[in-house]
Amino acid sequence: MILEKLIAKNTLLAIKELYKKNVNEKIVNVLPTRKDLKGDFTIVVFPFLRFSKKNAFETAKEIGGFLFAKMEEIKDFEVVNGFLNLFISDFYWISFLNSISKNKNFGHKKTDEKSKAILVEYSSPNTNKPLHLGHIRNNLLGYSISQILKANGKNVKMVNLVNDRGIHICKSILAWKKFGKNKNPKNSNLKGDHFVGKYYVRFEKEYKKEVAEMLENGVPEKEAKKNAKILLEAQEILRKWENNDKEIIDIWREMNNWVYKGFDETYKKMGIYFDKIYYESETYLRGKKIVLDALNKNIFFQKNDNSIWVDLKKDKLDDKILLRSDGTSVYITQDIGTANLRFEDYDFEKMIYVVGNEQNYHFKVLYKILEKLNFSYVKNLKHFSYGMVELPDGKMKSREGTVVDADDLMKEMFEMAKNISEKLDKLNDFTTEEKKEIYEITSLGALKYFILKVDPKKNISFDPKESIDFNGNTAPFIQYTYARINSIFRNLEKENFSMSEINTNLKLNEKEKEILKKINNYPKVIFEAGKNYSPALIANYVYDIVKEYNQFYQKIPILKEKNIFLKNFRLFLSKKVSEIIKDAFTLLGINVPKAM
RNA sequence: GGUUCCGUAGCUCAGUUGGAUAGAGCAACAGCCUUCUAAGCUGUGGGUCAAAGGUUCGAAUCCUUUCGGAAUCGCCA
Repeated sequence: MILEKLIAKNTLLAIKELYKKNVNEKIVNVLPTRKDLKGDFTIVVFPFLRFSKKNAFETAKEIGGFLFAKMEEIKDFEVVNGFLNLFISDFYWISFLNSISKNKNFGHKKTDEKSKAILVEYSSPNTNKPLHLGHIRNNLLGYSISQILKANGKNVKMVNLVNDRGIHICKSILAWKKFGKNKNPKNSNLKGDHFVGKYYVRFEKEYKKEVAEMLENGVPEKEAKKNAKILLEAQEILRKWENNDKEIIDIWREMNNWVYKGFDETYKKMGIYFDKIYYESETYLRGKKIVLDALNKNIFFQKNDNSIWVDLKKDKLDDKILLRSDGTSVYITQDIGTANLRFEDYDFEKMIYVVGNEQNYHFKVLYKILEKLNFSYVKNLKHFSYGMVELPDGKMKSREGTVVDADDLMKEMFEMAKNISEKLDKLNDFTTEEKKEIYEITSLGALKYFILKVDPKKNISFDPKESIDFNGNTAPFIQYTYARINSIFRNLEKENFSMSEINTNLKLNEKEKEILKKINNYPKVIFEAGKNYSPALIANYVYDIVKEYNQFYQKIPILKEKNIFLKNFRLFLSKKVSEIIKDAFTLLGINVPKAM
């Protein structure tokens, strides 16, 4: 049992025996003791005073005495300002390390493959433009939260929903037809997604130009925006697409394939993948059918122009369009179909949508609609909503071209890592290939950690002029510690020293104890990260333990320790720390280098 | 205007279900490499936790109001 739980349980017992009261375990609060005070765990006794009918000092003393007598793990206690501080024996800590030293999955729960699936939908790119920093956050959060849920024993399936149809795609198609015929990624020497994105931006430019011209000729703004010729043409393409027009479908297929090739490259570089990929083009008809059926049952209503709507006024939301007046689908149409299809495919226990907070309203509406349609799985849908990535002058917008491109950013990070490493000049024993791999690991790690260490629901501000750090609370700092520990074990191989079971009669110093306390916390952190959908908790935890370890490393000899029992213990301690670094980073989707 | 989220050091962020004197990194300054990797370690300075009320033995944390910022309320996705 986890030590804090054991202490809490015995505290309840103390209250029962001393004050003859059965109380809820919630009022027992076992906290880590403040760092500037002596002790390992603190029990707050104020809530017990109404049972003990004594002052805080007396109560704490009595409970402390009870715990001390009852638990061999507790070697002493002290009462300060009404707080009961407990001292844990070195024997317990060493035994604890012994007990987990061979456990490679320390902190993880076993996954029950037979349990119902938890679906995590993430990435969900549009196929009309390349990925930017905002998508990076989505990809990292989605991947990481999936790993964290797996570590919590969940049967996770990662799915992607590719937004491969819709008016936005038609805009790229149109612009390419108008301005890019007989050009392709190959002869333009561009990555497929970048190539297609170029035409999307081109469309927006032309559209703006047309609107401006119309405004000059006295057309009201609203009308100009609605009736610009190029927009009408794009809408015509959408109708053709939904009517299976061969020419359009062929172009669409070709352009999407260019984009997929580009995305695959980016995904691969980022180290993420999916168990299954859904395409909107394969689910929107299902959504359309559901909408039309529901219209027949009067769950939805039709306006005079033939557009179909759902009335959400009773739910304090605005009416929402489900099919356009020309019969084509909107975004939410396919979302209805996709949810339905997925439930058929997986009979999931839960489905988590990793989607930015700009779509909070969309999901509220979606849930209401699915509720009206009587789909029982609605209550198992969860929108994991995360904050935006902001640039100094505001939000990133693909349309305006104000984005930090994912591929560019990863490349820049790589160059920086390379520069730093070459200056330090420590990798002379490694081949060019190995060095490249290390630069990849540290640069990608820095980027991923930079994003993941922030609480998901908060916005991130990113200034492209200020580069992402490689010192301090960063992945390279943590990876460096991993590499250092690795180096210790490489040096150990040259010695004639074999590690054996840890002697439990050692006297530990404060740093060693602090590290053990942190290790003791790891399972709880994994649990909390899963419960709160927060990779940030893992990131900040691993930073804490690494900081603690570095202080230890700086002050206390390991290989140079003369006492072989201490040396043996410190090696085990170091090994465990390196295992936790690696494991925690795996949960974040970050690799660790063998050296750096 | 309605709804949701956010506001902690100059900057970027931590701060567990309310616990003791609010913590890191960056930036600034001062130190530590004949000793296991200095992408490290040590120290100094830096705060009205947006503001005001309330609940509580105890509030950065919970409640109310106000101020500031963001998102959203599309026949975009």
